[in-house]
Amino acid sequence: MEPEIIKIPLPSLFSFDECIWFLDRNLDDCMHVVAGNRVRKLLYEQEPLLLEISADDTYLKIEILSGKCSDPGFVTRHIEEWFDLNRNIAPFYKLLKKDKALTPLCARYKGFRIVGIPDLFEALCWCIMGQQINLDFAYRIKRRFVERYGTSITYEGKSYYLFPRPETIEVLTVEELRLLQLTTRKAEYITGIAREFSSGRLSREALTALPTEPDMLEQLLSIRGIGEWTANYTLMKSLRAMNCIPYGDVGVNNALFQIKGIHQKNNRLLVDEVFNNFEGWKTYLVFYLWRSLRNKEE
DNA sequence: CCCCAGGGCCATA
DNA sequence: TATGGCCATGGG
Repeated sequence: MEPEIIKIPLPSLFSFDECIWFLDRNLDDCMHVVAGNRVRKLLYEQEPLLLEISADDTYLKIEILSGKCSDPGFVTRHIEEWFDLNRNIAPFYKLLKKDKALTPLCARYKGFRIVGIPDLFEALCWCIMGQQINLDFAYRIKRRFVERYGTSITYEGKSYYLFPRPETIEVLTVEELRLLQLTTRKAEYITGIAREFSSGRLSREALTALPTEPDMLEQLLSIRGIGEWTANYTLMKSLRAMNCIPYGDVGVNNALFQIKGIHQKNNRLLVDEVFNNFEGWKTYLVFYLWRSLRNKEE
């Protein structure tokens, strides 16, 4: 008899409320549904599994609402990966506390961890979709894309989606994708990336086999449509590279201006001056800076 | 009407 | 290597 509920003990310095905050943010993300302090997400194992995730003081609780789970370990590993549970972030807090201006982030966002995008293809497509447009619009395009080309199940009258597979996307024409209000360029980028996957030239395995983060960055940058921002963002969210800085990012620049008074745009030296003290945790600093931008809403 | 938004490509010098 | 035009749409 397969267990219907999986429990994962919570690590210290982990806040499920921060996960929920991140997943909910008033943005219409089609890849999960948040209701109160629970989140539902469709995961593909041997068949689509609808998960409902909640937490108490000691455990993360994963309930399988729909689908037959043949390997609970697969689900556990996926959730650990999604919420970055297998990481001791205490050293990061130690570094934050060495910087007076950044110290308040420790208490303000205690236990905030980077919610990942384990699917590499999804991460890359999402970056392309979001390039240079406002987030609301980007999420609208993603929803159209996923609802049109992704597999879904219905549970209690509501639909839940898996992100489309490269094999589905590579055969699409630019005109079809233009209907979703992707630009011609972005449509080309996305089908091109889909072809990289289905041809086997690009995969999570191939990328993680490379020895260093700069090697992975270089590999991604060689693909049309993937620039510095997209490559770094993807390495952070999907492969959990720990020393990425998406130079030129508007949010990072704004946060560094608010917190440290750095106002020069595209000034790598001043940005590096802050980040050089965060060796091994640069990626986390980026997400804490982004997190700080949303403070006004609360 | 203008500027910007979680960019990137391409041409030009 | 640096800079500017371009893409396309929505919101302030």
